[in-house]
Amino acid sequence: MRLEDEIKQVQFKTEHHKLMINLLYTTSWLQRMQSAILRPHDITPEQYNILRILRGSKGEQMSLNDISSRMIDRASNTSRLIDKLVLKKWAIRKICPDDRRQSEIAITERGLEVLEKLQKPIDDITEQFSIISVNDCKKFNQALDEIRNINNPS
Amino acid sequence: MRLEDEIKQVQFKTEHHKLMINLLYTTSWLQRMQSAILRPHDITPEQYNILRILRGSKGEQMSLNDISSRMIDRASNTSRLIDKLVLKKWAIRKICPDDRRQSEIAITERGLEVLEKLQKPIDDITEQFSIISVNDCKKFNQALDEIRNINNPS
DNA sequence: CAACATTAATTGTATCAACATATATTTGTC
DNA sequence: GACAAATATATGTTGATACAATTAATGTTG
Repeated sequence: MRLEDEIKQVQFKTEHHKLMINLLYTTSWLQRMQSAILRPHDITPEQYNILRILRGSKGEQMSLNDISSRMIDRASNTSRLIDKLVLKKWAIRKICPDDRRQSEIAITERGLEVLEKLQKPIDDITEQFSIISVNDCKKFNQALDEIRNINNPS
Repeated sequence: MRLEDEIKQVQFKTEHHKLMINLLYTTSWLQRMQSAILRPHDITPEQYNILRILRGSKGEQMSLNDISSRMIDRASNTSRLIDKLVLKKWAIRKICPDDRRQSEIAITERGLEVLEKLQKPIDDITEQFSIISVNDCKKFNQALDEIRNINNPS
């Protein structure tokens, strides 16, 4: 459905304005899709994101800082998110011997299994994007990268 | 900065996958921008969104349901958001005489003033989108509308 | 018209997040 | 090496959010 119909807006001032609202709206929709898939598995989108980051490190230990800097939503409380993962035995955390301020966090076998199980349904969401041509995709990606560039807030 | 650098991802599986992550990431960034502008005025993005919806109704009373269906983030607790607006005297709520289950909500003079004051800084954010050509904007909007179409979750 | 279903909005509760602050450790400098 | 600055993480607190359950009013139907 057109955004205009979804939020019952007669029309937008400009295409640019519509695009901004469309980003907010579509992403909110996307997050709901994700949440709905993840919820039965007792994992939130951000926890899932962290698990993928941990898997991406290929066995390398990661500090909390390493993880934060890779997260999609800028993380204000990564610490407590990791707590949750550790509690569910999907990750382990130990103090780094070289620098005892840091912690070393790694994904567990069970964590990997959870990711494995979720791969397919999550990939299905990405599938929805395949209606866009690769060329347009590139264009959009570049546009988004540029928009964020202009002036980054604190 | 390229998304790859921002979240320190070496590369994405596909452009489509990158686009999905880019939407989530850029929108999160956009929301932070908005929040930062609105916070000093003691208003949250969703409250702002509701005020604009109320203004958009041009004096027509709106029910809580009317408002919900126009919101960007699907609203689970519009009721309490309206509470906040009423408390700040930016909106008034009264019971609809025709159907006493409904309430009639309208923006106040003071609410309009707040919107007026925020117009400029919020427009400045939209400005950032003007680096995209109108044509690409249209294409982009259409793509987003289509993505949401495929299958809407509950 | 009584009983049940539906609709509109509100409230309870538990979880989550943001922001500021605190704690612990390490680094740099005189 | 003592002391201040910087760094890494954790925690306290307050406010927001989701989901479910509730209340109140209206519709429907036998």
